[in-house]
Amino acid sequence: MRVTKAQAEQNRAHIVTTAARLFRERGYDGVGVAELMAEAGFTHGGFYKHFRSKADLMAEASANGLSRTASLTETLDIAEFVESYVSREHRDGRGEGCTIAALSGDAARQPEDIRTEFAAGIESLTAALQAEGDASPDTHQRTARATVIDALAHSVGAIMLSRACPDGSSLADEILDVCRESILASLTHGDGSQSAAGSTSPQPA
Amino acid sequence: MRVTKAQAEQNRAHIVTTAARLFRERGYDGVGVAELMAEAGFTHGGFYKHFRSKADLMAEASANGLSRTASLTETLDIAEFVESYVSREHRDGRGEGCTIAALSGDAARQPEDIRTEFAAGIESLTAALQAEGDASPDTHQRTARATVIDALAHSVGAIMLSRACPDGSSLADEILDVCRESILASLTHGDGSQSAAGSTSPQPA
DNA sequence: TGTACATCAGTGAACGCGCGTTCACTGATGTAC
DNA sequence: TGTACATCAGTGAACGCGCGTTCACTGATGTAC
Repeated sequence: MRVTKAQAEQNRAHIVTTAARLFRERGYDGVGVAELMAEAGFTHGGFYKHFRSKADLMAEASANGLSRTASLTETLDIAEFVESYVSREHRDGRGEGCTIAALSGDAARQPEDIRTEFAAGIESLTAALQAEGDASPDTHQRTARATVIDALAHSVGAIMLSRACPDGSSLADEILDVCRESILASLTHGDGSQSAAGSTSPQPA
Repeated sequence: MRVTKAQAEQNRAHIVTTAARLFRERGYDGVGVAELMAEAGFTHGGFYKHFRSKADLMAEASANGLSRTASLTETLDIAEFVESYVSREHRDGRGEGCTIAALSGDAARQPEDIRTEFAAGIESLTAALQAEGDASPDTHQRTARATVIDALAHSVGAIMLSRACPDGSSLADEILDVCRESILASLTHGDGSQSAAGSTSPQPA
C-alpha cells in the first residue's frame, strides 16, 4: 500500500497535529501510540516509518503546538490576548487552546529537548505580543518585554489554577475573573494602578 | 508479621507523605505502587491493606500535600510568601515545594475528587495568606481576597513557566525575576503603580 | 513512452515489560475466657 | 494474670492488561533503462 511522497508527508503532518491536540487534552502519558494513530486514521505499526520513537513525536508535537499558539496570537495586541486567554472558553477547551497552559506542568518533567521547545515557544509568543500593538512601550518601570512575560505568566497561572478546580465550581470562575481584571489593569496603566469604571469584563459577584 | 495498631497508623501516614513527595517530583503517572511502597520501606503487596486503589491514595496524598503547603504558609505575610515562592530554590525543589505548582497541570485531568481537594487547598492557602499580615486590606480596587488569589495565580504561573524551560536557561531565571518584582510591586502599592520615584506614570493615550 | 524492478508507507500480529491489583501465606498483636 | 484463638499488617509470587516497539508482509509508487 505505498502512498505518494506528497501524501506521506501530508499524513505525517496530520499525525503531528493530531498528537499535539491529544497531548494537550490528556498529557504526554495519557495518549498511547496505537490510540494516537487510530485517531489520525492509521494503524499503529506505521508510526515508526515516520518517527523514531514516541519521545521524538512528543518533541515535534510540542514544537508544532507552541508555534501554532504563537501564530494565532500574531494579530492580537496584548490586551486582546489576555481577554481571550483568561476566559472560560479557553479554560474549557484544552485541546484547541494554548500548549503552554496545557502541557507546561508535564514539560517540566520531560527531557531537555522538550523544555528547549517550550523556551523557544515562550520566546515566540513573547515576540508576537511585543510586535503587535504600538502599545506597551517601555515605561520607566520595566521594558515591554518584561511586561509581556509578566502578563503571560500571570495568564498561564490563572488558567492552570482554574482548570485544577472542579468543573463549574465558583472558585474556578473567580480565579479567572480576578486575574483577567488585574492583568488588564496592569497593562492599561504603567504597571497597574487604579481601574477605569468602564472595564469590559464581568466582575465576580 | 502483624504490627501494632499505632505502628500501622504511622506506617500508613508515612506512605501518604512519601507518595505526596514522589507525586510532586514525578507526577501521578510517574510513580508506580511498587516503587512508592519500596521508597516508603515496604513491599508492594501491603498497599491494599491501607488503600482501596492507587486513585484513592492520589486523592489522599494530594490533600496531604496541599494542607502541608497551607501550614507552612501560616506564619508568612503575602510579600514574604511571594519572595520565597517565586524563587530559584522553590523552582528547583519540586519535591519539597508547593503541591499546587507541582501538580495542578496533572490535577486538571484527574477525576473530580482530586480537583475538589485542589480547590480546598487553594482556599486554605488563600485564607492563610489573608489571615496573616494586617496588610493587604481592602483597597478601593479590590478585596483582600482578590489580591491574594491574584498574587497566588501569578506566582504559580511564574514557577510553572520557569520549570518548563531548560535547567539553567536565562529565560527560566528571567521569568522568575520579572514576575517576583511585578507581584511584589502590585502588593506594595494599591494594585501596583509606580515605584519609589513617586511620580505617576504618564498614560499612553 | 513502455517495461521491470526496487523502494517504502502502511498493515496487523507479536514481542517483552511494567503497571495496578489479587491472593495464599506468615506470625506478632489483640482479645476472649 | 495466663492461655487459646482470631485478627490483620506485611510478604512476595502471580494475574491480566496495555504500553512502546519490532517484524514479515503487501502492493502502489518511484526509478532505471
